[in-house]
Amino acid sequence: MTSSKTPNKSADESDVNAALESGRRRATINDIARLAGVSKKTVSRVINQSPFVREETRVRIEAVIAEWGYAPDPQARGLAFRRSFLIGMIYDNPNPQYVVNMQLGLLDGMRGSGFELVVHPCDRSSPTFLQDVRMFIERQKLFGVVLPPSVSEDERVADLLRDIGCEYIRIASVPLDEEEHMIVGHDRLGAQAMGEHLVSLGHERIGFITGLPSFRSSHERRGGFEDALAKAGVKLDPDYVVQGAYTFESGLACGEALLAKTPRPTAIFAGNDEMAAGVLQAARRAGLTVPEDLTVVGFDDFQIAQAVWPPLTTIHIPTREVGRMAAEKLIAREGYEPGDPAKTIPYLVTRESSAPPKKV
Amino acid sequence: MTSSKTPNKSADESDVNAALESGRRRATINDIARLAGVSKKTVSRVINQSPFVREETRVRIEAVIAEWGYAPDPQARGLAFRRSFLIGMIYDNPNPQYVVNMQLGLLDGMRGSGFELVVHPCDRSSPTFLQDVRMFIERQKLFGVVLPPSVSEDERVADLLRDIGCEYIRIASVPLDEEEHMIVGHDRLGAQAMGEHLVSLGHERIGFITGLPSFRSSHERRGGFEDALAKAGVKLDPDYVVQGAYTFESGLACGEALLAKTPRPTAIFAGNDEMAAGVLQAARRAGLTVPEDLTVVGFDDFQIAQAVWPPLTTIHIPTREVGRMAAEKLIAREGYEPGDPAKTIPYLVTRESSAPPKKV
DNA sequence: GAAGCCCTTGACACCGGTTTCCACTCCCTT
DNA sequence: AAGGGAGTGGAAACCGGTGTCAAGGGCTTC
Repeated sequence: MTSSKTPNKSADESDVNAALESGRRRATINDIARLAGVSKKTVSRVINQSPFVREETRVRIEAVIAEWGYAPDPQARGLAFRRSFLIGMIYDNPNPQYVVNMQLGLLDGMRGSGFELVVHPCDRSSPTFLQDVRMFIERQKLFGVVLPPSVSEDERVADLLRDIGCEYIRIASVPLDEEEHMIVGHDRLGAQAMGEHLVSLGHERIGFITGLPSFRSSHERRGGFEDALAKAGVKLDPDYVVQGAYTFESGLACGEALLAKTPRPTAIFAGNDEMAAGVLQAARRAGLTVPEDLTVVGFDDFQIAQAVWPPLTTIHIPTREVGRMAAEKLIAREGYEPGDPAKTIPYLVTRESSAPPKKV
Repeated sequence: MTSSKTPNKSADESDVNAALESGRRRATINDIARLAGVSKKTVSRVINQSPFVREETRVRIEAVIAEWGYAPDPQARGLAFRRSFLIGMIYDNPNPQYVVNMQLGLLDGMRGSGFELVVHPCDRSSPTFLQDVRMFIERQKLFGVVLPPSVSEDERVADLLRDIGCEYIRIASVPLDEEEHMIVGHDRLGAQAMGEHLVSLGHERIGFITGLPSFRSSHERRGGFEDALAKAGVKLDPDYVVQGAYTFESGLACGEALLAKTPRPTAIFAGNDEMAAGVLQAARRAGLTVPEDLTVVGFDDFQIAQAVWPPLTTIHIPTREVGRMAAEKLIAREGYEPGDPAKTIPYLVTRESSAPPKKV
């Protein structure tokens, strides 16, 4: 009798209310249906914004929902939908600040949507990598996944996702997929801006430290830089381009290598801030003052760019904004408009580490 | 007919197999039961390691499970258990490296357990903070949550969790709760080690920059430091203790304040690495060389400690290890042993920023 | 005035597990 | 041989939602 399924507005309603109020049981769709005097299916329709509910009924049910603070159980809903309300972030980017900013951005985009973020760092070189990713997605029946670099650049992953029919957004420096699966970061434009900046300061003999070749951004950054120089009629001497690894240590080593060259470059553009910090240290060891003797610039505008001396001129990447747009795109929120692509474009931040070259 | 529930080893088995193999349908508990010729309840018993299954039956079922790569659906299981297989990390720690290391540690401890990590940054000063946390936990029916500082220090949160009966682990520098809910970080011991280090180098006039008073660790670090000095017969002059905010900028400001004092301190112990980096910059502006003119040390051993010049002597906190232990404790994994508390104790890392004071 | 259609609504099965309850073996007593 | 208790397995209900399909009411249409 207690679990009578027919709407019974008088009988055990007080009974149920008591159970709800006193016991700390949360309201279920059945409670709402009973309290509103409709079937659970109708409540379900309201929850899912079905248009086939009379306005009057909808208002009444919504009132009951609001009154009892009802929220549908994501597990039950997911079970019936054959899909969870979880978004996965699969990443192997080693930079904590990038990772955290991206997480914050994704959460920004998911706020109030009922989705939650499940983080999944990974190792692309592991032999079980693809299998792990597949298990992660299939077991949890993820609604979708976001792939920041460099996982985003792995076609095996994209193929897998298409294969198992999981929604995904790739965040990369260049388009790699159809538009609905991409957020493009335009590292190239950022590097161009930096090239223009250095040229405008009057530098002509510029050293460049590339990032890991396994990261697409490395090539984009170098390419954009070369573009800008070429446009200004300055040539990037291949001899002044060295291979870094996006780490502080590699920046130090590459910086030392570049500073050992004759003639010495008047400026060094490192592929990211950490390497630029390494170059600063190399400059210091070499007895050079930045920016008087040497201009050093980075890319990313992470915290380290402001924590070193002198603070680095760098390219700011709006990671959090990118993340927000990625999440919104993925869950295609109501009222979602494609978002302003301009907001994802990196831009120059001028600080104290760059200056015109010394007059000779 | 297709969904006959009686074990029917011959009839439509091939039928079902086909559906499983050809269609990309994953195996369910019903499939396993049919294939093994038992009821789903028995399979359930095997999954949940019930002792009331004959060895022979268990082996047979496990073979079928392995053969088909069956894994129970966390959503369905969660629905029946009234509890999800999600662990929440609720945090407001502003340091990306701490956050990422903690996440990695938690994931280490959860690996292979079937649990997943859901991240939930928060703002403790928000008026809806507690309500948000409650909604997050109740809606997702979280299995448990991990609370790093400073959320871990908020008694309102702990009360809430006890109230709604959610498992939790607090990670804090001092015990705040019963043992089963705590992982203690012993910041005090770390600060003591640093105090001993500075004293052993011969410093006696030492400046100290505290962290935010709202962080328990700030007081622990200061307390541990004072303990060590006291034990060595050195007094910490309150005039040489200034209030920082755990940020680079505050370190810069506090460093300048300390360096303006007469007589100048011969060493400055900053409550974390970022502030120490700020002090380095203040020293540089004051024309001082580190460590010759001034010893500067930090706490945390984050990346920045190695990226500045000179690299910072600091206290390493095994955050990832702490996270791993927290997760293991939370899910009380099979074969879980309390873990070696010694592994969570911070220790001194000596780099180039500390040296004996200049002979006067 | 009956047929046809649209709009609303509800009954019922189902998603993939667990729990409750009961029946049926064994096996050992008496 | 009857009686019991532990060990083992199954049927059915349940967790809290959604999909399918059919039915009721009001309206138009011929």
